[in-house]
Parts: sequence; structure tokens; C-alpha cells
Amino acid sequence: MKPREDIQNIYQTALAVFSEYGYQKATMEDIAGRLGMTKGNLYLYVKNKKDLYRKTVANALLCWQSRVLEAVGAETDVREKFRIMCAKAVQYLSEDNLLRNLLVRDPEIFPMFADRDPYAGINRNSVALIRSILQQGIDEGVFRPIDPDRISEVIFMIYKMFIIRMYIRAEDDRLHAMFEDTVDLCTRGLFSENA
Amino acid sequence: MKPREDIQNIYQTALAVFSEYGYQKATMEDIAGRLGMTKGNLYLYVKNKKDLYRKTVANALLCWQSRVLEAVGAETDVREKFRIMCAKAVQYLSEDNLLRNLLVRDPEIFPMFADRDPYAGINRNSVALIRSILQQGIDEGVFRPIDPDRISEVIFMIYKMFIIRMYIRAEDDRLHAMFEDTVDLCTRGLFSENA
DNA sequence: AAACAATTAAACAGTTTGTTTATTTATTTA
DNA sequence: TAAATAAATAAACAAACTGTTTAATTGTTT
Repeated sequence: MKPREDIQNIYQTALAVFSEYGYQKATMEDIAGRLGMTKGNLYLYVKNKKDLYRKTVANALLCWQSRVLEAVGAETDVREKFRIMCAKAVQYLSEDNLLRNLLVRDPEIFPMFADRDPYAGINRNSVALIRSILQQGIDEGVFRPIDPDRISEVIFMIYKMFIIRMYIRAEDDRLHAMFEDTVDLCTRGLFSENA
Repeated sequence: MKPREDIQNIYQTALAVFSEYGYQKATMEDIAGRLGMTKGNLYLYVKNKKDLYRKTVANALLCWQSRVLEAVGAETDVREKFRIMCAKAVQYLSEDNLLRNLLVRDPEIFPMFADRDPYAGINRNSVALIRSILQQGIDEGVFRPIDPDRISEVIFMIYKMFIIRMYIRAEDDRLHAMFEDTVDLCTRGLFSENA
């Protein structure tokens, strides 16, 4: 007979608790209580608190990422793919109060300058998505023949900078406008074609 | 030489911490840290944690109440006084994220049906304000000669019901409209004067 | 009814917290 | 400038809490 509790539900519930209280103040008893079980039972589903936290965060980042992937996949025009990717990445985060609040509480999840990125694997997937769109654009002759490896890292760095600014001050609408400006600048360039 | 820390600042800082984490998870070390002192020092300013919480809440309720009192005092027409009192009471709470969040975490602060009200003294002041406006209106012949003692309790009960509904679901705009409907119903009655 | 699975309740070691107090640092006074 | 006083920190302490494990109980399946 399989376990009665779904691990996805555990991650979602854990996310809510970690988001509200942060890693330190959230207790295994809090999470177990929200799940309607005792903390002893929770240990049958998860290794320990730190592992639960790490997996909870990873799960949330993956969900966010896969939503973007899905939105992009629905497009055919490579330029639209790029624009959709940029727009949805930001939109889906702004809609996810739990993940955003968690990022506020634990900025190390998504560091700007840290030596080591705890979720590097997941972020590499994001870079890979960017790279695949750039490559497709170049192959179709719709994008200029830039270095897709390097430029995908650059785009991810810029994107990350905006994400960090946005979740710190979610209500600053100027940031959204500036982000759109940046997408426009990257896609259409600065120079007028007639110059 | 007087204490270096202002008790009002302590209450305001404590409110922020209790609001964010709730009484249980908030620690004296959290509060002291926000104040830039050690928890040992904090005990020179406050008796103990429970006492600090009680006074912090009382202080927040008094601030809210005195802002309403001040807005009402600026009016001369008794009908406007009544409308302003109703409107500002709700508006000031909706603007106070810290107090509202604290009420969400600890509904016993402002109970609907509890046997005992922990802040009865402060709430009696609110009832007294309502009563004084009703009495002035009756004295001036502008209000119908209702029982000011009883009706002030009734108005406070209705007001409390709305407050509780509002801080539980702060984003439900229908409640604001319904509250205004209620104020209108109370002030102008249901029957048309021409009937 | 027995076996197995899932969960709870209890236990435990380590950590944290509320509170107090000894010590140190800062300020004032003579 | 030294002594006295005030304010704060650091350390201590008892109690409570927490992460984790395990014995006992309850639920389900065979």
C-alpha cells in the first residue's frame, strides 16, 4: 500500500510555511500540522528539514520554469518565443506570492554575485532555453549571428538582475516598464535603421 | 540620565515583529535586534514578553482610535462627524498593514463573540465617541431621539462585524461598498420620505 | 485472524528562549 | 581627571522547544 500523502502536496505546503516564516522559524511541526499529520509521520516522507527545504525550493523554481517553457512551446515564431519567454518569466513570478516571498526571505536562493548558486542546475536549464531560442533564431536567419553561448549567459544575468530587483520591491511598476524597455533594446537594438 | 530608547519606538518595532511572525514565533531577540540592542537591555524597558505584546497591541489600537478622533474633531456639522467617524475608522485600518496583519494572526484582539474582550477599555472609548456624536445630534435636533446608550453599542457591534470581515479579506471591495451602504442605511433610513 | 502498512505518541539530545545578573562601557559630575 | 552613576552587553540559567528516532497503536489488506 503506497504512502497516503502526495510528495507534491508536501512541497506545496512546505513552501507556504517556509514562505510565511522563513527556514529558521518554520518548524517541522508547523508543516506536518498543515498536512494534517504528526511530525513523526512527516519524516517517513522527507529525509530531514534541510533536505525538505532544498527540495521545496527546487520544486518551486522548476514549476515556475516549466510554466515558462510551456508558454514558449505554444509559440511558433521565434521572435515571439523570445518575447514570450521574457514576459512570462516575470509575470509568473509576480503572480506567485509564495515563491516571491520566499525569495525575499532567502535571497541566497537566487544570488546576484555569489560564488556558488545553490540551484545552478535549474538555472542552467533556463540558460539552455534561452540558448535554444537564440540558436533557432540564428538558424532561421531572423536573429543576427551572435555567440549563442555567451549571449544566453548575458541575457540570463540581466534577467536575474531584474528578478532580484522586482521581488525586493514587487510594487515598483517602473521596474516592469524598464524590463520591457530592456527586452525591446535587446531585440530591436538602439540604432535607427535609417541612420 | 534618561533611557536612550523611546518607548513609542519600542512599541512600533515590536508591532512590526509581532505582525510579521505572531506572538509565538516572535522572539525578544528579534525585537531587540531590530532596535539595535541586546535582549538583556530590552528588559530594562519592558517587564516581559507578554506585557510587551499587550502594550504593543493597546498602543496600536489607541493610535488608530486617536487618528479617528482627530479626524472627527476637525468637523463641526454633526452629520459629517458621524460619516467621517465611520469612514475614517475603516480607512485607517486598511492603511495600517502592521495592525491589520496582527489582527489576522490574532483575532482574539478584536473578538466578535468572545466572553471577554482583552482591550475592552479601549473599545469603550470608541463606544463613548459614538455616543457623544449621537447625543450631540439629538441635542441639536438633527438626529431622531433614539437611545444613545443602546444605539452606540449597536453601531459598534455592526462596525466591529465589518472590521473583522475586512481584515480577514482586505481585498474584497464589495465589503467597502456594503459598509458604505450600511452607513447610508443607518443615517438616512430605509423608508422614502414621500411614502 | 494474521500480517503488513501507516500513523501517532513518546522519547531523547541538542538548541533556543525568556529572564536575570555579573561585568563592561559610556556618560555625568565633582 | 577621577569617581560615581547610568546604560548596555555578555553570560548564565531554567524551562521550553525542536529535529529526529523509535516503540506502540491504529488502519488496511490478505
